[in-house]
Amino acid sequence: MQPLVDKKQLLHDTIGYILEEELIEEMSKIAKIRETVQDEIIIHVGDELKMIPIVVYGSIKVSRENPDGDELLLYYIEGGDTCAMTLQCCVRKTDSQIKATSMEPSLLLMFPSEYMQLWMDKYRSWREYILQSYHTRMLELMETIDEIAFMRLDERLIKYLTDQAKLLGNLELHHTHQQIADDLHSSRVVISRLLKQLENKGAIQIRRNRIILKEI
DNA sequence: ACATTAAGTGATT
DNA sequence: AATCACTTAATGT
Repeated sequence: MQPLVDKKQLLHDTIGYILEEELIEEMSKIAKIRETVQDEIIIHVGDELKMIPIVVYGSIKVSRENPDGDELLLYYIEGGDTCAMTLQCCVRKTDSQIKATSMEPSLLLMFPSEYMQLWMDKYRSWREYILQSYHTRMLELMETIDEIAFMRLDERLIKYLTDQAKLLGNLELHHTHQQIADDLHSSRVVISRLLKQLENKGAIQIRRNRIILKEI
């Protein structure tokens, strides 16, 4: 039994401002609901994507991953957004180049990938939505490239912490040093030392599995 | 009480 | 800034 969720209402609330009524109507009929728990991996590298996801609420992090398990966080996806990489995969029928992880309990609406093309032809608002999505993702990618190229690790760490806090709406982060090291593609020891410095400066407090920011 | 996992530290490159 | 090798601390069984 499908849970009592008004998909049409959800669509209205998340992307209703940009999509036309007719499309919302069509989408609400075929949408599948997917709920994720914290740290659930939604997409693995190499997965063949058969569904386009749109995030209703929660937050998803998208990272690059090589076969050795080395990682690098690329950008986040929040409510109302979709994943640009997914869109590409759906059209070209290629495997996923990225990994998507749920950062908190989240709700996604899933649409079979064949609708991607169909709606492209049929709805002007869908084209705009997709283009806009690509654009913001592109900007975010450039931002992270800047960070990697020009910022020192301690600055990146501070940005990472505040970004996470903002995204999760909580000054307390439940991350291990290892997880942070993975996201920033650094090593646990280095992160531990930098965090220690921040704690000495009074910017944060460190507990096991927990980092408490003083302010954003 | 013991095992496991997270975090801290000094030395080396 | 990364890695090694080890210690110490917190937590689960």
